[in-house]
Amino acid sequence: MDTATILHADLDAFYASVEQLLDPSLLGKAIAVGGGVVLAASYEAKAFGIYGGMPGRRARELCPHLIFVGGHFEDYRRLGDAAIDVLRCYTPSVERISIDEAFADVAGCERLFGSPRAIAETVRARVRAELGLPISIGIARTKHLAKIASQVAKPDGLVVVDPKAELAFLHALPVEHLWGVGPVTKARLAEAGVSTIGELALRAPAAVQRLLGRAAGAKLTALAWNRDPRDVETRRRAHSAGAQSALGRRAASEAVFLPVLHHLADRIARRLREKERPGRTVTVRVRFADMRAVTRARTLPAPISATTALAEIAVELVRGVLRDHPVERTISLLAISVSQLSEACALQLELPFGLADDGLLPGARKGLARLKADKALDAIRARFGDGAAGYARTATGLTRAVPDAFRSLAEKEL
DNA sequence: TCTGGGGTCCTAGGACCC
DNA sequence: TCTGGGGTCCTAGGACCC
Repeated sequence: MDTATILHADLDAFYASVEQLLDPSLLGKAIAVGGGVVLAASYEAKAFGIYGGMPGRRARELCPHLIFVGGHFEDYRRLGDAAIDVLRCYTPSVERISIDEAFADVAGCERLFGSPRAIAETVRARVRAELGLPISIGIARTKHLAKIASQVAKPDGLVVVDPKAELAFLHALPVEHLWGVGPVTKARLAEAGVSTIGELALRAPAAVQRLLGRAAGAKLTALAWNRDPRDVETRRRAHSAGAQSALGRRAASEAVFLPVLHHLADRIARRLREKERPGRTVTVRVRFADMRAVTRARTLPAPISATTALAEIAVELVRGVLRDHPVERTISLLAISVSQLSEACALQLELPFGLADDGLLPGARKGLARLKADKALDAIRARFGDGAAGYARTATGLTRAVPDAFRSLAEKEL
């Protein structure tokens, strides 16, 4: 029998815990990070039904004494990194999932540091003592089960799943504990009379696949029997980079979407240039007032990372969406995403393919000139701050719901 | 009273090639 | 008159995760 060596470590109510650490008068109180929208809530606030993404107004209704705090974004990054670094003291096999969460495989570390349970206890004690933060850890033979165990361990706990008792542990839990079961799948399973993982495991795999689709069905059957083949991966790179902006309700006019698209394109293209990872496919998403969303994509013959080139393509795609939906006069969100990112390469030919591409050689020259201009701008902003320079259009007053500093916390490494 | 932002993966249909 | 089969790429939409 294998032993349980996979840890899943997850900082509890991370942003809210950091705020309570920085200002101890907030300890024990219902607090929310954010304002217009709740970005994170303390456990005391969660008890009132408050969760991330909830409109601030609604949160105030649910909990009149809720305290809103502005985010200390640099501290989130610093403390999140520090907590992961504690894990890395005990094994190099660490897979970071987000700012506040990571898997670690401690197989082969027993001689040096003790059993997986002992390592986890040490990590929890050190994160508490050195950083002042609560962190929950689950330990199991597979990533999936370790992740479930850490959720069960919360808040501020440790759960070890004995390899001999895996299915007893797993099958008693409701299906929504499975990775990949959200509201829709949960409802579909409920209609079929399945509400626990044990009930799911007993269904014929073919029936589950008919219900949920081939891949999702096969995956859930495997997970219900704790067949999770994934290893801890220390280096995962992003496959896409995007940005979006919720607009409330705005007219579907060029005056509205041109500056927004330029700002989004600028945010994305800067990241692509920074990591030398231009992308070939540009996808745009337009959400209308009724929350219905439409996407349009275009794949280019060569990858791009110039702000202007990306913005021009996004503008053409959005114009196409609005042409196809002439009845829609109000938009509530715009998004751009770039995928098919190339591996880092020294030389890129930036071709500004417009929808009507006119001539390769002049186009390539124009693209290179744009890339050079962008890189000069990047250098200025790196030295003097983001406000120092930028495209005039991106500078036009946009009040955004979520500060850029917070957005960057969610970015994956490219 | 409307519902943030950054990602991943899957499906289904069509185009195109061999 | 009828019309294979597999593989790959692309687009649009949807579910899900943190």
